[in-house]
Amino acid sequence: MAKELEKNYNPSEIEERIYKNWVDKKYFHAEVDRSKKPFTIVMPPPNITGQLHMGHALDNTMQDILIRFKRMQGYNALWQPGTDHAAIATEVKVIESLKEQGIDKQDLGREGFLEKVWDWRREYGGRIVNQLKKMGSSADWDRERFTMDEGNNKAVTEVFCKLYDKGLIYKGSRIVNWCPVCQTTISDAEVIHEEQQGNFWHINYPVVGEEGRYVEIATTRPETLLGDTAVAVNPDDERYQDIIGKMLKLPLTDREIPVIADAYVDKEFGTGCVKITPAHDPNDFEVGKRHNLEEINIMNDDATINSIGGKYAGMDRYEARKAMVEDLEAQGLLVKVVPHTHMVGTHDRCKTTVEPLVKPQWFVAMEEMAKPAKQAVVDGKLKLIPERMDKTYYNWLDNIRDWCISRQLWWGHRIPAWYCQDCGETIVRRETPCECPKCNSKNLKQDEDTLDTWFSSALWPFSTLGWPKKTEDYDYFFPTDVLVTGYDIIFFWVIRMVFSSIEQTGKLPFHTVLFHGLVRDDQGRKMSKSLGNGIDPLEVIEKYGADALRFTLVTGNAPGNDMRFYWERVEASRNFANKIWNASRFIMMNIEKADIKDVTLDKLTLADRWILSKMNSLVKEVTDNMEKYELGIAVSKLYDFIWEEFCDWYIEMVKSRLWNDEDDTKAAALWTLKTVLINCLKLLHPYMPFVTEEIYGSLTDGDDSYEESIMISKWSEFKAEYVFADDEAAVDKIKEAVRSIRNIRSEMNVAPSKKATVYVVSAKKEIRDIFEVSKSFFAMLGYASDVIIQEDKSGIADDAVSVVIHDAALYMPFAELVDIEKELERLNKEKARLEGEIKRASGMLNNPKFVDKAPAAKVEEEKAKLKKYTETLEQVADRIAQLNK
RNA sequence: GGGAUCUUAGCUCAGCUGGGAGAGCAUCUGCCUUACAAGCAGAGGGUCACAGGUUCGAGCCCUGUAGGUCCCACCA
Repeated sequence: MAKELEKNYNPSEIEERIYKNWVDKKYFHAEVDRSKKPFTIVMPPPNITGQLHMGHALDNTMQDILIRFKRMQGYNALWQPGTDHAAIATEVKVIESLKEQGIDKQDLGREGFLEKVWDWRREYGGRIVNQLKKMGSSADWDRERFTMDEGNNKAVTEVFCKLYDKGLIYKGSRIVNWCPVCQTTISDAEVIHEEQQGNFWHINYPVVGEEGRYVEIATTRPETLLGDTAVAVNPDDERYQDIIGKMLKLPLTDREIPVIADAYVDKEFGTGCVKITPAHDPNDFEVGKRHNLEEINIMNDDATINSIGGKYAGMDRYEARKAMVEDLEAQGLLVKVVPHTHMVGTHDRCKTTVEPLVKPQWFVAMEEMAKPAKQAVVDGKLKLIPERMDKTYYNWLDNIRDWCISRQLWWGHRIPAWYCQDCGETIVRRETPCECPKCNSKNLKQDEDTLDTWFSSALWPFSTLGWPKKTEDYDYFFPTDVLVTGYDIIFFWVIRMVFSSIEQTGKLPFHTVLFHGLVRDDQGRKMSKSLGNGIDPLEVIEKYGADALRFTLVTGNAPGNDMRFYWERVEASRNFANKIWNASRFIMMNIEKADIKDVTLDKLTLADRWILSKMNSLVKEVTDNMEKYELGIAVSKLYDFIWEEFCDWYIEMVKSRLWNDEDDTKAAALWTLKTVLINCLKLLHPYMPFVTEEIYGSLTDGDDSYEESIMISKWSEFKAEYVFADDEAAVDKIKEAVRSIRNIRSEMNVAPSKKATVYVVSAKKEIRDIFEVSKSFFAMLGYASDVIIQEDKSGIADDAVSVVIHDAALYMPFAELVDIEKELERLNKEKARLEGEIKRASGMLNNPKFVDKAPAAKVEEEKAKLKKYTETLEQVADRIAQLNK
């Protein structure tokens, strides 16, 4: 006995109960099972500082759809979840909260501070996970991991040591991106280039020993002058041949610097003379290396000028700039100031202008590892969806630079390197060394730095499965299958996982990457805290339900494309959930009254076979689309089928049978309703898990032949015995007739309550037969009081309203309503339309090139159309002649 | 500077390998028809940015133009 459902679908009452049941029943949990094929997705670990936003919502919905789909298909589906320690974000967050309590990070010391961070993590780190659960995410929470748990720490140390031993990790003094606010280095990927309004300051550097002669340089950063160790010109620049090798007096200092020649300088740009500041500019650094120039660091870590700066020491970099420009002007060395917009590197987290500095840091050598990572995509072993991401991927790898992985933070994986305080030896070890292997000194000190967050994330697909241990999980679930993520972290994360996995495991971490875009606001702007235009997914869930949110996020958008978020769209999604809810309610209300156990396919009527056959094609199409990751296409097909074919047509078709207890096809109708509904629920379940589960539960309550939950039920499959092509065509004919009647009644403003006798006239017996067996529902849908089917139009009043469809004409005696003029006008319009079609089709068929070159099926198709239009036109012409009499 | 991408109905977007232009929302007209007014039935609305080309056939492929968006990049 099925349970009663409420009139409107109310998600909030249902979602929590259902989710809890899934968790209690351990449906999300996957264990190694060699009898089944695994299907694995690793969840991009959200930051522990994070709050659920639309990006997470989209990302997780797509993953959940895939994992539920595969699970139902019989795979041993594992969705591996976890969180990321988010080094900078978390450290900054905790520092701020400590500040509010009047506590300073430095005062706590490293150990004390880390304790506070762990406290914070224990308190807030699970928040995002709970929010993900509200989405309906079927991740295996029993396996939840953290990038800084014991296993991941082991993996990080292992990888660091292996790469170091291979020479792929090295420590070097190189120019790095320094964030003066966060007080740490950051990688190139973390630098965002932003257009800023600035100036070109043209400054004269006096030539030593040649009174009155100057070299004019142009710079966007005059304060770096303090670190200049040369001025460079192009070796082929005729203007400056004679001063190459001469010395210049560096303004505002008492230093002298040489003029050097380097091909890096562009003769055409600016004055053709470039000041070289090796310690504060990446290009100058390279030039400096080539010419053995001294690197003079002029800044402290907070971007104030250091003691080198003399009177400017202690000033902030911009303060110093202002002061120095004034001084240069006073000395008459400032030639001019030209406004100039240029790209400035900023830190992606705090937006501070990055300062290039020379610092001893740890790097990963990228050149070797980039090659196989690129090759994987070239060879098609790693598939990126959409395909256009390939170029972005190649471009990054082709121009890759070494990855700066050390961070001057405390929260993170501490670098497993120790320095001998006596002999200076560097020791990189998996375990803390007891003594220096070189001098046996016990006076060792560990490197203070930690690793870039992305260093551990790069190992996520295999570290979460037990690597470097050869665990059963790793052996069975790895490599994973699909990675779902936003295109915005292709460099940060995707590529790094790929090369790390190849290097460490010899395998690709996954075979497919499915990219999605950004969720924007209704005006196409990025959702951001500062704009305050973000929509909280939790609020959407509360108001419309998780299913509506999920449906909204995956409908009507293609992989990798950004989308706009509208409340109206959520509402439409909610309406769809309600539509299914009510269709189910209707079926359940009726199904209680009959026993459908004995229904077999031979008992079905034309309409039943029609919808069953349509559903069967839908199963195939939806499955195919989902296999190809075309989630949006699959779900829109489901939407159309459920709403239009099933609800608007089929349910309406069977009502007359359900309401007539004498009808011996009633059971067949109920069987079909239930069969189609259950199959639709299954296909829809990955998208709308809650409403489908709730209905499935009610519908199959007490029936042991069904699984106890839709999420562990078997995915619908295409069945050859459900194919009824002729019946599909037959019902389509009836639909065409119904639509014509409705159309004409609407045009003539005939009230729905005013029923009419409908005469169906067709010379073809098979057409008459179709209408004969469809009489009951055809009458209902076509507002007919009676349906009379006959071979010719004898006995039908001449002034009846008529409509012509292919192979049949329909007449309705609405004598008092018929306006012959209008009727003729309408028929002539139809005639013109048909003539146009005939012209088009015959035009194609008369074109020998078309007949010759187009595929045979296409030609046949056009021939059939031409025949149909010609026949219909004859009927229309007859009718016109009749009215003109 | 390099690359990607977009331009389709009033709005937001689909349109899979080229074979008679679609959806949702909005608009208009009828309906409280016993699952659903969060609904039903019907209607209007598009030279698929522009210009060429390939093809029997182009929204889809190629070239160019215009405008928008994004990514990458060390021109001081």
